Amino acid sequence: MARTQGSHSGITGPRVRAAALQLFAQHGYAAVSMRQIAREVGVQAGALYNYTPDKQSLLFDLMQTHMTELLAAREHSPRGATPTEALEHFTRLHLRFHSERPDEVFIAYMELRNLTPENFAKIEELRRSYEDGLETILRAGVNSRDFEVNDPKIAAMAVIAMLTGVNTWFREGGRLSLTEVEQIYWDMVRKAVGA
Amino acid sequence: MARTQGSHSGITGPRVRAAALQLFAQHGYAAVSMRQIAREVGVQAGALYNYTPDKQSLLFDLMQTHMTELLAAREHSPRGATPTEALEHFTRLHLRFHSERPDEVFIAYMELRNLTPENFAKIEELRRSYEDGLETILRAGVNSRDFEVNDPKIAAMAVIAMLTGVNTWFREGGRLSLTEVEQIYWDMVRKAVGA
DNA sequence: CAGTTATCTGAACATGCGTTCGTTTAAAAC
DNA sequence: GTTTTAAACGAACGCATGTTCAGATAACTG
Repeated sequence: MARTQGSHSGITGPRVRAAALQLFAQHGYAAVSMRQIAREVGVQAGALYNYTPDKQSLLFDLMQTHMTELLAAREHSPRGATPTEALEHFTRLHLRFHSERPDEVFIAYMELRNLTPENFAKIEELRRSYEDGLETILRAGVNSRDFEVNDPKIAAMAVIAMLTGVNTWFREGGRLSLTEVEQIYWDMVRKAVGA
Repeated sequence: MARTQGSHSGITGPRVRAAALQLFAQHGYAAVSMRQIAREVGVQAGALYNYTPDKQSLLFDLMQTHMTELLAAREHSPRGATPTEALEHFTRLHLRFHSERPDEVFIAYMELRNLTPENFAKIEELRRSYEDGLETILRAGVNSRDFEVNDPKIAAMAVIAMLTGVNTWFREGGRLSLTEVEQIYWDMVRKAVGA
């Protein structure tokens, strides 16, 4: 099913990114070769360089796109009238967004060390921005006495770590539905911050 | 300072494991070559094969040792008279043990996919055994009405994910001492399970 | 239908990989 | 002080790596 020369598919670009995403998530960036990605797409290795300047950019683009979409999803999601409501929205959005993108999440957490220092700094800034969003909600809740949180910065990290951990075991069609998982985790998060 | 031929150091074996640990944690298993490990030890690549049959065994040994020591630490730690006490011991032990071994923890969570299927199965069994320990505590607490937990298995995963997340930011000598971190996290865990 | 252009091939490049092995060395054993 | 032996060297193995590029091809343009 090898693609023939000269064919203007117009969809090879997305297919390259999709193949890289899946392979990086499964085997790790360093363990995946450009030839493997090319084989998955049905093309020779050289053809990949019509769509990415190099392997590093392929990784960076995947991570940047993921983080940007995460932040965009936050902006387009309801704010919540109270800190408790805002925290519930954050929790549910995080679970939903991450469960829909297991490969992206895996890469975003596992492949940071394979970014060049410059690329790493850019991704870290996006991540910090996301964490700050949660921290802001927690601080607001502490001020309004809705929450009982000792250290909002650490609580934000703890909550995100807990929520992201879902991706290590959750599979659509398993014992629990996403809705049930959301409820269970929102319960634990709410209690953990004393709301 | 290259080690000369024929020197019976008797300590090269541990040095090989230490170098592999540090390099695997920093760059990832797939990105580290046997020659890099050898250079770190001060030896030629071929000499490593006096201490490990191959690269894969090096990784597996590091992970197996880590998990075995974790389970051993659990066994030698106090049981706790009540479920709440048991959970507090678990929480504090986890934080203390993991904060002392950042490299081992990183590898144990990141390099699972680089294990052969047989080695992966062995490590997974050790991990499951650890998770089961926490799940047992949670079930006991639910039965005794000390805890309010919807789904003990998921709560166990959630708590472990939250606690292990500490390793992404905690550094000795930072803003908070380990003792303070323990207290903050025990607070959140206790509340999250409704104790 | 001819000309242009985007797309892909396939070979090549230098470099690095994990692993093996005959040889050399220096410490240990007697 | 000689023999033994564990430990390390250093070259070699076949193969894979990321990337480049001249040449071939097929779809689009006029």
